Parts: sequence; structure tokens; C-alpha cells
Amino acid sequence: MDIGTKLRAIRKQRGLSQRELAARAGLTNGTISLIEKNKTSPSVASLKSLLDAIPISMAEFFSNLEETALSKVFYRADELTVVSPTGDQQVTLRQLGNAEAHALQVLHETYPPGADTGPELLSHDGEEAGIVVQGAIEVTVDGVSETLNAGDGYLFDSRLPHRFRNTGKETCIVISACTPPSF
Amino acid sequence: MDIGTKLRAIRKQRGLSQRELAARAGLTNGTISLIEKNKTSPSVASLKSLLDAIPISMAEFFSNLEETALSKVFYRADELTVVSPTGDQQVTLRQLGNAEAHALQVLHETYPPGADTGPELLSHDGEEAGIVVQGAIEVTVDGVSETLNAGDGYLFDSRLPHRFRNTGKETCIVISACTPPSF
DNA sequence: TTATGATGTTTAATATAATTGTCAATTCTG
DNA sequence: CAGAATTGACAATTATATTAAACATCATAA
Repeated sequence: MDIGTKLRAIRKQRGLSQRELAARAGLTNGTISLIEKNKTSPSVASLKSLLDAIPISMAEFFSNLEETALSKVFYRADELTVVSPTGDQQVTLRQLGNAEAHALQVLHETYPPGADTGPELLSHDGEEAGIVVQGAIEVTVDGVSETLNAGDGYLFDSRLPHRFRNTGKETCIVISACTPPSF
Repeated sequence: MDIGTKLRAIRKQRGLSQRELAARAGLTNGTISLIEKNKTSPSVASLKSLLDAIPISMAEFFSNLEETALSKVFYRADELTVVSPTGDQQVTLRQLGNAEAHALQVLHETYPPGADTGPELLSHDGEEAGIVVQGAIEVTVDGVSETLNAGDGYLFDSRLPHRFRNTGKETCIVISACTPPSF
């Protein structure tokens, strides 16, 4: 398996010393030395601690996957790209970055009074969640409706049919997130 | 981590007894019992032997750690559970639902003036994104800092070291999302 | 019932992982 | 350069994973 050299490679790459990594992981430098020289096979608990401290996931560690190219991190308010899933909506959806390159899609949603995503099935894989920031909105998920006010939130499996309607008089703003991106 | 129940689930699914798996892996049934009941954390060498005998790869084993149990959909503002990743922060993190059961973690974050997540690496797998709802906050990702105001957002790979600091005089509120949940 | 076989659990003994303390080699700093 | 700090490695001790064997439970059959 040779997890030793792999661990060492990753640690060096991040510019960490054995002692520093040990401190973060709650282990000792000696242990890391032994592991890296394959003189011992760490418990998965220990390895998990080390990988958490680097940080890198177990799955990633064991699946030789390489670095993901990263791009833009910060987005000014006017840089959120407007997306319109259904075309003619009054609903304004403003998206953070381009969803296709990411596992996470975050939207700034504006619902003027009367806005309605319509009854059509907005179903897709993954999960969907959000928190109301301003105003109120009626959310219907799998036939169940609730009116959420500022501070309230929702979280559901995206495969359930869902609908958003602003039945109030004030414009409603919701920050939502999907994974994976639905459009 | 609970690799115990995961291992047991896979073993049962393949119709293997502890003894039979033990024989194939060159271990003992007692060891498997202890591992499955999380009474011990096996060495990666032992776990590798077990997974080879099933057979299933390490990467596969650790990438399937997610369960799906969905229930609650709507959350009132006072139902958001306060989580404190670092313990003594002034930062208030209020979470939608319980992250462990979901692929998506959404937080309502409150940063009073001076609040700081600290320089330690808040790193984990997946992606992380958010939009500032009120106030302003200085976000540092991989050494690069920007001050984001209401309406601005961020989106980055969670493995990059990151830090949030409210350097202004107004309390800052951010709605953020991670996938998968980081704590 | 009693026996037989297969299952998962527990316990004392043993093997091994992890810590502690220390060392030489290296890299900073003045 | 000297001195201090940092690095990775090693031996001895401590902690823990693993073993081997016994135990309990649930079947099914004689």
C-alpha cells in the first residue's frame, strides 16, 4: 500500500512539518515519522485525524485523485449571474459563479409579491435548502405547504416536487443552495 | 466515523459471516466483532485486508459513508440549531437541520464586530459558498483577502485554508452552504 | 428433549501502534 | 561564525489493537 510515502508527499506539498501536523492531529511527531517510513500501520482513527488536519478526505487519499483546479473565489454583488430556469418568471435568480464547474450552487432569489415558480415539477437529484432573509414565502414540498418568514429555512430532497410562491405584499429574498447544481 | 456499522452493512450485504470474512482476510472473527461494534479502530493494514476480502476498495469504502434519511422539511427561525465548531467564538452559527443526515449544510452565520474564526485551518472536503446579507466581512481564502459587502458572495474549495473576520463596526450576517457538511 | 452447527460477543494474553524523551543534522538569526 | 530553533529519526515505555479461546444465542435435526 505504501501510505507512508503518500502521506509524506501530501504533507510536504502543504508545507507542514511532522510536528506541526502532529499538533493539529492530536498525535506526535514520532508517530508520523514511523507511519511515513512504513514502520507501522496506523489505525484508521489515527489516519483520519491526520487527514482531517491536512486536510484531505479518506476517499480522496485512497483514490489518488489530484488537485482540482480552482478559479474565482470572490464575487461582487453585481457579478452574480442572473439565471432564469423557467424563462418568463418574475422570480429573479442570481447565481454565485458558474454552477457547472462546482458541486455547490448558491442562489440569491428575489420573489416580488405574487411571484410563483409554478406547479410544474422542479425535480432533480440532490438536496436543496435555503433561508429566508427578507419578507415571507409559501413553500410547498411534496404537497405540504408552509409560509416561511425571515430567518426560517427549508431543507429537502430535490426529487420531491416543490414550489415557491410569494403570497404576501413584500418582496421576498431567499438565499438557497443546491447540491449538485440543478441547472 | 462509524466504520463499524459501515463494514457490517457491507459484509451482511455480501452474505458473509464474521468468521468467513476473517478467514479470507487473515484475521479473526473476534477482531471483526470488535471493529463492527466500534470498540476498536483497526489499523489501515487490517482494514485493507478486510476490504480486499470482501472485495471493495478503500476509496469506495470511504466514499460511500453517506446515509440518506430525510424527514423534516421546514424549519422555523428558532429551530435552527446553534453549532459551535471552534467552541469559544463570538461567531454564531445556526444550522438548518442536522447536517449528518444530509449532503447539504446551510448555515445562518452572525459575526459581531471583531468576530474572527481565527487563523487556524478551517479546512475540510467539498465546496463552501455564501452570500453576505448584512454588514461586511473580510474573507481570506488561501492567503487572498477580500472584504465582501451585502449582496457579495464567495465560493471555494473547502480544502483551501480560509478565515472570516468582521473588521467593521456593524454585525455581519452571512448565509452559507457547504457540501458535504463539515461538522 | 438433546445434540449439532453456525452465528456474534466477550475476556485474558500477546503483538503492535503510539508516546515520551533524546539525538544528530539541518536551517534560521544575530 | 556561534547559538538557537527546527527538523526527522530512534530506543524505551505506555497504550491499544489483535489473538485465541471460551461463552451465549439461535437455529435445525435426531
